[in-house]
Amino acid sequence: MARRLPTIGDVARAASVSRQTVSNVLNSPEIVRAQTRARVEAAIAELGYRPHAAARRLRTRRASTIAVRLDPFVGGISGAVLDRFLHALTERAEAKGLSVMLYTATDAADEIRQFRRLVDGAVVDAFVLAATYYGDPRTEWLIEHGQPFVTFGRPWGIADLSDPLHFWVDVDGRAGVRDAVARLRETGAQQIGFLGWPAGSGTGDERRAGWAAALRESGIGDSELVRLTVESEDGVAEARAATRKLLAQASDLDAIIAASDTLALGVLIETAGALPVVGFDNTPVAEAIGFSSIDQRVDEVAAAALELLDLVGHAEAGGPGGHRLIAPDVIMRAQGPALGLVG
Amino acid sequence: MARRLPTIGDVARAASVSRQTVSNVLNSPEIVRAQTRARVEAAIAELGYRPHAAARRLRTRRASTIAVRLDPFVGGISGAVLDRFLHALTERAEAKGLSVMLYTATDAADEIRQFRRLVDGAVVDAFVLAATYYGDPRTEWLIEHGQPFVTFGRPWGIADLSDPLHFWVDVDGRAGVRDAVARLRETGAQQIGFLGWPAGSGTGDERRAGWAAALRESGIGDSELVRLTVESEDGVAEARAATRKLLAQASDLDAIIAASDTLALGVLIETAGALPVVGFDNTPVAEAIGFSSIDQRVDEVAAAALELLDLVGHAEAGGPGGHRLIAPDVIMRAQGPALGLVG
DNA sequence: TTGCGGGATTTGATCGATCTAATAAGGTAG
DNA sequence: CTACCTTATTAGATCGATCAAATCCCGCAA
Repeated sequence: MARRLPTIGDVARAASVSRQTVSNVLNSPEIVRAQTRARVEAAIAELGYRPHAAARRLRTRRASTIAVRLDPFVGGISGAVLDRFLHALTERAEAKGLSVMLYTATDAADEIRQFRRLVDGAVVDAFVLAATYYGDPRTEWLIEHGQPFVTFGRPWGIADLSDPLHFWVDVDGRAGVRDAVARLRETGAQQIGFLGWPAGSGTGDERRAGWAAALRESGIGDSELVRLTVESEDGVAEARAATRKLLAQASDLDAIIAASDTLALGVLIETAGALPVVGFDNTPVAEAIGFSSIDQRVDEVAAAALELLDLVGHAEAGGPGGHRLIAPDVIMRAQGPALGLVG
Repeated sequence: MARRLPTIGDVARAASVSRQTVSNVLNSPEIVRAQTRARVEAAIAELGYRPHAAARRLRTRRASTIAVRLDPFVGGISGAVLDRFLHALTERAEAKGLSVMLYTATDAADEIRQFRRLVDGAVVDAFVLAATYYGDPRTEWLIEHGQPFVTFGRPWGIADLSDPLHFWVDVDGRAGVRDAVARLRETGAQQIGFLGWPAGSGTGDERRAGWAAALRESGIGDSELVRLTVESEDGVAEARAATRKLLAQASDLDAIIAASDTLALGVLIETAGALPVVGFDNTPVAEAIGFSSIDQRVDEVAAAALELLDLVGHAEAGGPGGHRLIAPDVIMRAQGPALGLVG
């Protein structure tokens, strides 16, 4: 049955102290005499007392809740990344006494409408946005209204990545791909190609830059770089076509790095698994089929995002903008004969 | 800046009425005289007033929030289903003025600990569980403590599926697979095999039963059914091995239905795309690669779950237990030469 | 003994809404 | 014209916590 929950008053009575002392035991234990504290804690345990969240929120004017948008078009194979991020975020938030609340939106304007609903209703007191773009009205609105937020993804297009008003966490795709090149070379590969997204997406450009940098370091010239890469939209069919093109212009490839697992899957199918492939995002598909991929380490991203949220309130006064760049993990998988596609 | 939010008192003053009248306009508009109501509504709009969620929750003792567990092992390709369900649920909940809050747990005992935290703190007032099993301690705890909940998935193993205390929604896998057989036959297929999970999982058994029923209806005998089906754990490699076995004992197959997209992918790879395959869950992988699959219609599931939650409170008094069985959608895709795997 | 400092604890007000009960206004029947 | 009912509105209490300020208690110096 939905029994009456014990209140702080019940605990106070049971421990023969005032309500405020019970409150202190919960919120600033160090100012309560050890003996008193023990008695109160015993009473709390015995009654199974837990503070009423709404009452606390009302009084402290803090919701201790962060809002995360659940994307409608999680579509594509890489949707799983956001999923894992969300799980990590929820887990870390729980440990900090925070709750994670979801909302959805159809577009930026609708999302701002949701901001208003959540902010005006004092439902949440911070936001985590999963992707932002140049002149994003959402971040502008949040900044203008003094709402704390962190983005997963750099504020692409903003001149100053250290803008003190913009807190972000991102994965260092450049470093990840560079590492992947190194790992492939350890396995004996010499000519390593890159299948990327059309230029213009910040994320994709970074990944390609990592590959290019690694190759340049070993003395490969610019014209050669052009020969070893092609672009493709993020679809399996498109990736297969692009792979054909790439192999036509560079038949000497030993391995291919792709900007996403979707593209990697296309390569894998087109080459019938004959060429080692490294994808990006380490999605369940990469795991299921068994090809290498670069893992975003969403757990670290989530932890960093929450740390930054702690800062938002305090560091506001012109301090250095907070941001973190997380190095991803290259997961190498033996894609050899065991799981090679059938001829 | 974080300006002071207007309160119900501010609105009352602006409209020259009492706080209670403003409250009535919001909660039972019909009892307020039209003229007064208009004046209050104008004041609300002008001030941009929105009720403070925590204050309302404190007073009404309703959190208007439902908790959903975010699974750690969303792993596997089919994780996307829960993801889509969650999105649909959030969207529908918003429309009803409800919020969706996430929590995580490592096992059933830990999950019950979370129940306690969320219930005792009056953080949420209903739960949605994604999967239950026989003698599930979680549902027992929730029932015992009078907490409203709905499960996505039948209470497998419970004798009485109409148990008035257990509200559930599920997808009719049996009907879905039966439909898939019909659709495959429309395309000319005659011998249709089934690659299922090992017997014992309620969901998997239902799916196989749908296939078996469809075949029996067209006069196929039991021994023939045995020849046309094999079992496999839910992995691509396992599915490939099982496919080899299936083809060995039934070389005359025209098409294969699999209990999941993961299994379907295994079939597809092993047969190099030569055989039409129908998976289950219509995951992004099925869409990306382009093979047929059975869609769970999570949007309908989410809508039904919320409807049932409305009932939980009222129908409690020995009425008929609420549940809904949603018919899935067979999504046929031309997997033909265009996307067939390369030989 | 008195006064004072400071840690420990208590008291009363408050956050912003809704609930309950009381009041005011308007209409009808006796 | 009064009594009585209905509808519309208001006043005050309340939900369960924390904040701000007051009080208590103890030891120690004057």
